Amino acid sequence: MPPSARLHPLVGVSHGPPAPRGARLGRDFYARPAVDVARALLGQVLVHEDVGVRRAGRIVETEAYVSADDRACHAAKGRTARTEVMFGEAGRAYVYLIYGMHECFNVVTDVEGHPSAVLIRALEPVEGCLGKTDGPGKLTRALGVTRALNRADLVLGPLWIEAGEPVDPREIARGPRIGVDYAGAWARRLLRFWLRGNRWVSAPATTRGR
DNA sequence: TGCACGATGAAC
DNA sequence: TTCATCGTGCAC
Repeated sequence: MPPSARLHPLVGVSHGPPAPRGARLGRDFYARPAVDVARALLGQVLVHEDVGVRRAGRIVETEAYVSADDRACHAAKGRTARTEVMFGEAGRAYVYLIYGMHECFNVVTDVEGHPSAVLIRALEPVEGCLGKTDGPGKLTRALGVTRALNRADLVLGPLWIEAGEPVDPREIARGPRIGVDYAGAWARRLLRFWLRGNRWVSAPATTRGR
């Protein structure tokens, strides 16, 4: 593999060159550590196609949930019916219900047996969105993503992520994750990433960001 | 079998 | 700051 294929200047991680704009991201994109995926997802476009209707948004804010040791990660509870998907192959959807009423969408990352995922926290609307997309519960509603899509394969199914315009790493800001104060030292780790100054970044994030 | 508690959002 | 609302994990 030539050096240029390992380190692209606009992605900044040890991975292949960016896919051509509009191309569906493949398994390899997701099969690396959650932090790498969380950064690389910024600027990419999440798409849900349902009964011929396409709804899409550009990813502007993400959070990495990195391992079973990460106390904020649901997989810290161990391998259960709910967390099972995070222990499986990368590129699957992990969709769960929070607070009895909102659904959150994650992509499973890293190698099988290493539970981790990236929560998509905010999108910039692109196409067909039903309402606002500046928060994890809002964007699932706007794209029609529900728990029915839990475990769906983003590489093959009706829900996927496609390549957007490459993002300059200098545009990427990072800070602590939102709503995980119970996680001790893990709550202070800088595992949230967003596009600096983007108006669609979630409200709690803009008040706690930097 | 029961119960405490959320990776949130909207209203007050 | 409060509260809606229910699946999950764990105590009993």
